[in-house]
Amino acid sequence: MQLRMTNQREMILRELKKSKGHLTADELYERVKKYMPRISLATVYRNLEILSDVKMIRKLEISGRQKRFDSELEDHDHIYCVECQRIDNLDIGQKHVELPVGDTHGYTITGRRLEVTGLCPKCQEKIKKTSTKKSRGVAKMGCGSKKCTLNDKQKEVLEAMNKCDGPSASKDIAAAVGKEAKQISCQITALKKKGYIDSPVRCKYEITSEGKTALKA
Amino acid sequence: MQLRMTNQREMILRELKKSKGHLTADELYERVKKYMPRISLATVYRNLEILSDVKMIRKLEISGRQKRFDSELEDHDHIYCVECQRIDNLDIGQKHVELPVGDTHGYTITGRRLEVTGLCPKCQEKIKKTSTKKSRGVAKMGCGSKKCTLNDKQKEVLEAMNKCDGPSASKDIAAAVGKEAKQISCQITALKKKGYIDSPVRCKYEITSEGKTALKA
DNA sequence: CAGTAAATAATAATCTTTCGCAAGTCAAGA
DNA sequence: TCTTGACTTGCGAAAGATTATTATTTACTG
Ligand SMILES: [Mn+2]
Ligand SMILES: [Mn+2]
Ligand SMILES: [Zn+2]
Ligand SMILES: [Zn+2]
Repeated sequence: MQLRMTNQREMILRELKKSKGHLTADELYERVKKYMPRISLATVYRNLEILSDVKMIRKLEISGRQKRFDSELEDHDHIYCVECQRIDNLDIGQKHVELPVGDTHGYTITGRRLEVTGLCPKCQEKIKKTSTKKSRGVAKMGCGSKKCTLNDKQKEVLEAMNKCDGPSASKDIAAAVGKEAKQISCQITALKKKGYIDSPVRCKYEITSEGKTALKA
Repeated sequence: MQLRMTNQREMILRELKKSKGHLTADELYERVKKYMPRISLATVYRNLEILSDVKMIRKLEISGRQKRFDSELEDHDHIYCVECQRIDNLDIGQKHVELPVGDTHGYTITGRRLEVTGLCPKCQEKIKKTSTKKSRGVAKMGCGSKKCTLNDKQKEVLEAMNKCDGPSASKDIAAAVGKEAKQISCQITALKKKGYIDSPVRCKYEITSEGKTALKA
């Protein structure tokens, strides 16, 4: 099988080299689209796969996140930010870390990969500023959490809470809305998860400033 | 936030420990389902995430494949088979490979991951036996390629070819089907890719035995 | 034992990646 | 020169893995 250097393939390769970074397929797609508006995302994926198979580029696969592609072919490792997904080259003292491998369970070794994780400078700053709420926050790859819309019930509850002053019990909120406490509990959980209400004391809830702005929208 | 030890969570933890392996969420799901038939896959995912957040288990994120979970908490690295996805513990001489990191681009380092890739003993055997066809074959994570169904057009073309004896030109096949040669060319390509037809001579095609059995099904 | 917050089941949604198809290109052979 | 077929592309759809939503249930705390 022989490869052809099509315009699309050439453009993809050029843009990847130009960027000097570690781009995802869709980042590259966005860039290439500026010059070739009709190119398809599948073409970008296809070519990145082919180009890395023939070792014209490198594919970086880090579990639980998007694949990234690297135009630098020399053997090098990477460091990535656990917060913002950014990836940088890692300059290690020696070029190749020697592995004093003991028991390999009978495997024939074909390669090795070293990944270092950390917090990038920007994210360190960010963490300093907002060191208030600490959730179990982890990098998610599924549904993007852009969706913070309120449904009707939630809006109703939030509006009721906005009228209360000071922290109120869920029982009181239920009464204000005119529904059963059990039905309200779900909404409270959802609202808290979205950051629109807060629980300063156990069993008491209060609307947050985020909640107030969300109501206006 | 406090954690509760629910039956589900306990069972998940127990099964993971029992296995001593490196299971994926759905492998674990299958095992737990034997005891709790009504448990949901999302519960398994949720608990594995939580349990690894509180460091009761370890999450293994290995390039380009499903996350796996490990009940062994001690710091250790892994070796995996590029062929069959199997993962084993890697026993390195020293417990911890020291990293002489030079330029870290301002990152605060939080961890490191060393992956060694190889061929497991079983796959070495397998490769020896079947060293015939070599494709660009790479590990895919997307659609499994179990689908080799024929569509109507392909079936029509294949049936026409079955009636011919000996290799025939695509022009003749097109005539037999009663369509334009250009329309047929695609089908021929697809059929050849699936192994249902073969081209013994340039520009001549012939149905294969696989193609004949596919027609009967 | 009651009240509350955390967890569950079921299902839908989301995101990334790949596949199938029909149509286009182009260089080499008839 | 004309054909042919391997290699490509764009499009749409599908698959695979993981997470979100929500009503309901359950485990803790006091
Ligand atoms: Mn790099
Ligand atoms: Mn292990
Ligand atoms: Zn960052
Ligand atoms: Zn193997």
